[in-house]
Amino acid sequence: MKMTMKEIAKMAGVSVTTVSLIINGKDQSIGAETRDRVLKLIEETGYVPNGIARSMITKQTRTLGLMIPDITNPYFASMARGIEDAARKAGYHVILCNTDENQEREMEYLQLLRRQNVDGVILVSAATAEHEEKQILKEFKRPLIFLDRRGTEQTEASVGFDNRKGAYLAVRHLIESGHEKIGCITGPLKNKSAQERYQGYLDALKEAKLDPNPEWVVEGDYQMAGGEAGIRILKDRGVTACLIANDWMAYGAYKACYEEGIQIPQDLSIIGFDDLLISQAMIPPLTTVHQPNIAMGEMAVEQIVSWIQSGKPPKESKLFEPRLVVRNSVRKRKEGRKS
Amino acid sequence: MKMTMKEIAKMAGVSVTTVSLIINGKDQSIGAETRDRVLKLIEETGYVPNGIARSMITKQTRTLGLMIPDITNPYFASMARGIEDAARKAGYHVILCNTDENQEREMEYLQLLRRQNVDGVILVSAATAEHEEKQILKEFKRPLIFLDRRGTEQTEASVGFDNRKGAYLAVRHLIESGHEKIGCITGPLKNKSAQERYQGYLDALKEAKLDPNPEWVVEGDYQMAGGEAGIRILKDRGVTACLIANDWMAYGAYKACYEEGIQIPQDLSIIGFDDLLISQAMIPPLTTVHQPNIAMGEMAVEQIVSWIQSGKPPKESKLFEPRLVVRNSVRKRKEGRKS
DNA sequence: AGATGTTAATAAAACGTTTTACTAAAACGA
DNA sequence: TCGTTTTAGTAAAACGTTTTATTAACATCT
Repeated sequence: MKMTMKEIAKMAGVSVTTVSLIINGKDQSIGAETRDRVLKLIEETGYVPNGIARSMITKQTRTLGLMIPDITNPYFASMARGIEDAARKAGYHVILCNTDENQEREMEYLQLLRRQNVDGVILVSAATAEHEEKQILKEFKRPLIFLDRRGTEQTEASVGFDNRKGAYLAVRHLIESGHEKIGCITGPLKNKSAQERYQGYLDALKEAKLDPNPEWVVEGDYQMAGGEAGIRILKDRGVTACLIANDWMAYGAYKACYEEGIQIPQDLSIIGFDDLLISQAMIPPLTTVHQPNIAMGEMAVEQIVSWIQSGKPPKESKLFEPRLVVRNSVRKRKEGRKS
Repeated sequence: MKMTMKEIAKMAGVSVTTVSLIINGKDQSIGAETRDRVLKLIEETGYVPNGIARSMITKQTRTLGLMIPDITNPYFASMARGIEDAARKAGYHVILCNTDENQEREMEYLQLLRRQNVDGVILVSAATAEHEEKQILKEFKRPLIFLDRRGTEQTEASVGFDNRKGAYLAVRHLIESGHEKIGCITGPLKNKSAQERYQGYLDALKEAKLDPNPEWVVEGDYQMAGGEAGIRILKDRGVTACLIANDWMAYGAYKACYEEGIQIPQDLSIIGFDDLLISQAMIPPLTTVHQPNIAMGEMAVEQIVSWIQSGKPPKESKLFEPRLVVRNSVRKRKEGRKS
């Protein structure tokens, strides 16, 4: 039988108020023996307070919504991990929502989360255009922060990553290693982070006075398949090195290279982006740009919790810095020029 | 201002009952014009019913708890994905709990999930011993099904995988490819699935009348680090092939091989277990045993939902069958004998 | 002895729904 | 026309807590 506070109260011969007070540690004015009696009863009966009923009156659920494209992608999984950990520590738990970048599903979920009265949501939504974001914010009247997304205005709460600089760093490394014919497999360019990374690629080229060659860039999809396809397109166009806009696609690229008999890095240098865990295990280990996803997830929680508790959105959005991780997928060419 | 049913009712000049009836589609006895008026009002005000209040009275939250060791591990991530998808389709949503195989955390989360009144939980808990499972089941008085876990009794609800057969298949493949000195990097042996996989390894050896050599087996941890360490231990012990008890460790093994200058499969054949997505992209592509994690997750949801809705636990636990996926990490030796 | 303060506890309202049982009015059948 | 059924709707209880205001009993101070 499911215990309720009323039952406990009756058994202990006290009022529900008393039980409630004890459970919530507002003991000051409760006699020691009464408290002990009630506590023992709770212990014995295995009573657990009904969070639903509590939420009803406290107006908070201690629940966070987490919307990401696909938990199966290690990139998002690591963010999710950082988020779940930080949330737990802050006394919150997390509802997981996979959106597949699907706008419609995103909206449905937002609505669900509203019905469920989550205290706030963390949204990783690479695909949404700026005006859609505004729309979301307007529609969803609770704390919501964008993760993996650069803030667009002062008012927008978000934690992001300096993608442009990251890509710049990567391509500069390629150039310093003596490459001049540098290709790029981008992310889906409707996506802001993909644009930024592409910009960084261009930045580095420009700095080195290398002419960008449109033949050398192909738009990918941030999936393994995109990397694979990209390599097959690029393979006969003479590039000696390639920036691949995320590690996940880079894995696809490795696969294509293997199948096409292209040796990394002897025949083709590859540099990735994200530094997923497995990148260390690839053969050869993938040189890539490190993005601290777990920390970013934690930061997102910090921001949303502060928003929830203070009632005020964080005044500034957070931007994380890239760091190049050099491993073995980039070949140093003899004629390398120093910058 | 947050809308409530009462407000809507007042605006429409009807009772809350009427509004409730309309929202829940129990319209039969509501006049068309009244309904339209109310519906319009709901639309205009952006009113969303309060799920908490509803749960209060319906006694169900349409929420599932999902407890897994670590979402960062693609093995669990794919299960989670299958689960979330199936749950959504069935009208449920999912609270994500990472346990890190930590017994204590597991218990805390179970308690939290009880407080939150989840309708059921799916538990992927490789580490728990059998009596602990019993304990959990007893303590947690709601529908709960074990995933990635073979049923131990008729009464236990679970969906699992035939690990033993899978490992057997893998090792038989090694033997058929001409290997006789076959090593094994197992999972953590306190863990049932690890034991089963190890047994399968032994089975195949026995069938081929090959003497098991304890020098050739090392206990791993199902993490990349374990695979790495395993290879370093095994490398000078003369094995020509190695079963690695999961792909995740196999990646670590690849890393170690690269660092030690061991060529796969020329110097050492490797066969994995799980068939994670990235295994296709490894160089060389990893031969492995396919485990249909997404389908298993879906099945788990099917079972729990049926339990929730019928009030009866599923009568039989489900066992999924292994399938060998041959790629390029196993070398065919000339002197190969056919079985 | 009366006023004041402190301690230990409680009754009742509130949260926002769903559901049950009920009713008033209109329509129908004979 | 009267009785019956159907239609359109409602009042009120219930769900399990938290919180506010209140009280009764007792101790302390002057």
